[in-house]
Amino acid sequence: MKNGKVTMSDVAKRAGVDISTVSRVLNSSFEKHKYSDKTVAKVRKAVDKLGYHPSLVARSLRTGKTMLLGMVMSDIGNPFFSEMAFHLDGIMGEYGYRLIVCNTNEDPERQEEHIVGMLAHGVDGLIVSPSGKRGLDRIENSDVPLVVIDRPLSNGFSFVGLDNVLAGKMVAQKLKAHNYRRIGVVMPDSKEDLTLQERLDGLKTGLKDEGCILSWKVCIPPTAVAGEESHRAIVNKLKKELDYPDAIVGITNVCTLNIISSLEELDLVWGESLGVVGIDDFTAASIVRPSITVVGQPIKRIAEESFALLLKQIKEDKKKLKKETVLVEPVWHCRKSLPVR
Amino acid sequence: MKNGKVTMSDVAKRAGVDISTVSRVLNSSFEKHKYSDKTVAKVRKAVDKLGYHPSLVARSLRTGKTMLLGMVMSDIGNPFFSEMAFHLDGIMGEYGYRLIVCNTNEDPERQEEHIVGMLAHGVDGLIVSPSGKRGLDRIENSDVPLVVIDRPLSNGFSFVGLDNVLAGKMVAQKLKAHNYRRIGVVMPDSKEDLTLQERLDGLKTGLKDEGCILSWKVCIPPTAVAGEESHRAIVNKLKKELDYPDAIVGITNVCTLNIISSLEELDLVWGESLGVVGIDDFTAASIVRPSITVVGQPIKRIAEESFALLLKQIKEDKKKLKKETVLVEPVWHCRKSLPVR
DNA sequence: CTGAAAGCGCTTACAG
DNA sequence: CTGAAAGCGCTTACAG
Repeated sequence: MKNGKVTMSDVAKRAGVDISTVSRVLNSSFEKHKYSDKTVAKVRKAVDKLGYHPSLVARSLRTGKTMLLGMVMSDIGNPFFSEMAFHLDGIMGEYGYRLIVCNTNEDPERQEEHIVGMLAHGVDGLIVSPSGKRGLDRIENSDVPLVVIDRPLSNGFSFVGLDNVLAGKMVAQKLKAHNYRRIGVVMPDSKEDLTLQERLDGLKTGLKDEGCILSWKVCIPPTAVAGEESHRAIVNKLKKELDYPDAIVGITNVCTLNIISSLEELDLVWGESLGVVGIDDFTAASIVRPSITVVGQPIKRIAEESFALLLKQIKEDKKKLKKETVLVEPVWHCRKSLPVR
Repeated sequence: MKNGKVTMSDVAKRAGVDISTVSRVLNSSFEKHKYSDKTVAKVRKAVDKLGYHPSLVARSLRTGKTMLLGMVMSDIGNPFFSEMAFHLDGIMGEYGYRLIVCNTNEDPERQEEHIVGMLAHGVDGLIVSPSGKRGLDRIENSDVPLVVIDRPLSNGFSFVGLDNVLAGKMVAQKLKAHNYRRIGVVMPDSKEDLTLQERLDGLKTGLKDEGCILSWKVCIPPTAVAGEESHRAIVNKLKKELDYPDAIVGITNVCTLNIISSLEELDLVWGESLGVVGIDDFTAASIVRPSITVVGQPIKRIAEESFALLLKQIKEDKKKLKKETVLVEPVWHCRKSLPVR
């Protein structure tokens, strides 16, 4: 009780019972221990009077569980991840888990540091949106449950993320349904990210099935944010083409952002003669006029599935249960940039 | 060593030394303990071979310090806070601290829960952007160092945030310098948030000093996001006025967002005959065309100052050191919506 | 230069 | 129905 910290033995002393009694009353371990109402009351009163809160670090040391689940995010500034964290936090809370998050900012070294840190702090499980695979092996060795989100890694970790092929197909179908035929696409120039390739593949085969054509494609640097260079590339392409496509598809939200800023620079209005549609939602999509139609990720679903997978691993504790992959269906956010023509 | 967890005594055994030796070698406590090179080498080798990582929960229990600093944010989806977390994370890392963040989503009850949780987990300090004062008393009672950011609370906690009066003044000065005279303002209708009042006060006195006039003011609901009702209010005001003001000021980023969407609805183009300027930056501000000029918060500065204040409290450990308030200067993001006329 | 021992604050068999 | 004791994995006086 010195220096403000009330401990369990302070409570025991005050209640005139053994410390183990306090512990059991507080944890309602009543299977084998039916304490008298009087004892329970004494303990509760002492707890209240003293304002006792158990030390989770002591408890963790004893039980080996911290009830802490870690989320290692690649980009805390991306609304996808912050919304994800928000939902995870809510869901986990119901199961008595607390979420702690850290941000690698797409830096693999930082990712490893943070993973090591989370492990050292004894998290009971980890959800990571990877930037490369550095540090992931640490988790494997430690036997701490792991689920990877957003970007699948070639190693077979449990994974939940968007069905990217389907997203591409859905875009193709919508394009056809709204009578767009000649399609342009903007995509990041990255071999690493299979996600992107899948989206493109889905789009291509979808387009073919629908009898549409991919009239051009421009690649932009795979940096996270909209940049001058990307901008240039698109503007140049647009200037060079004699006739514009019916619609332009952004493979990622950054691509779509670049598309609209390029169009603005050229004083082209989208949503009338020129359709725009993107994969992945973003804040500005609904703010910009005309607002942008996109297929997005069902973030809450992803959060739920991730937690479910993690919880299963925690409960089964045998690492023997095989890794699962959950692909979730994209959802349409139909706005103004792709009207029926 | 059973079940994958390598402990310090495993290392000691393998190195053939006492566990205390391992501890001291690892922590380089060499003031009084000059171990022989041979011993040090033995220990390090054992550590490597075994892949030992110290248990921070055990260490915390022993030392009473977790080296964990908590950030309780009111809105993880707000880029201001996520950027803040990003910078904090970086700065703290250099001092051996790890940041854990949680999100109250502007829910006071959740705020209290999260504060209790962070405290139970033994964080060494807390940075909170409050939604009301619920739970803050818990921190005070616990003697854990605290610094409040963003919104000052009437209780005298250490605080770092924007100099809001100055922000208002800076806007007034810029308006004058760019030859705008008749000014409209949009502001949230909230008595609670003194921040807002300060901004308005700064603007008003600034405007007076500069010989400009506040020609009208519209209040919108104090909800966090842009909404239909706010939109209506502004549109109606605009329709009713015979002649528009020279420029409209958004007191918060949400206000500014509402201003531009209202203007869009009325097919009014800002940045030409009608200036727009806001307090507080936001993502769309640079995406929308014409882009929006704002005075924003120097987020990194705020992160640095917050950490400095926290660290001081941690080091001095005497709660006797008085609460400090740090007000940081706003910074201009000059874009296209407020050209010189 | 190195070790033996106590203790941080809990939980949980084991006993009665 | 209740208690005494061991132990989770560390650090740190204390001793030598």
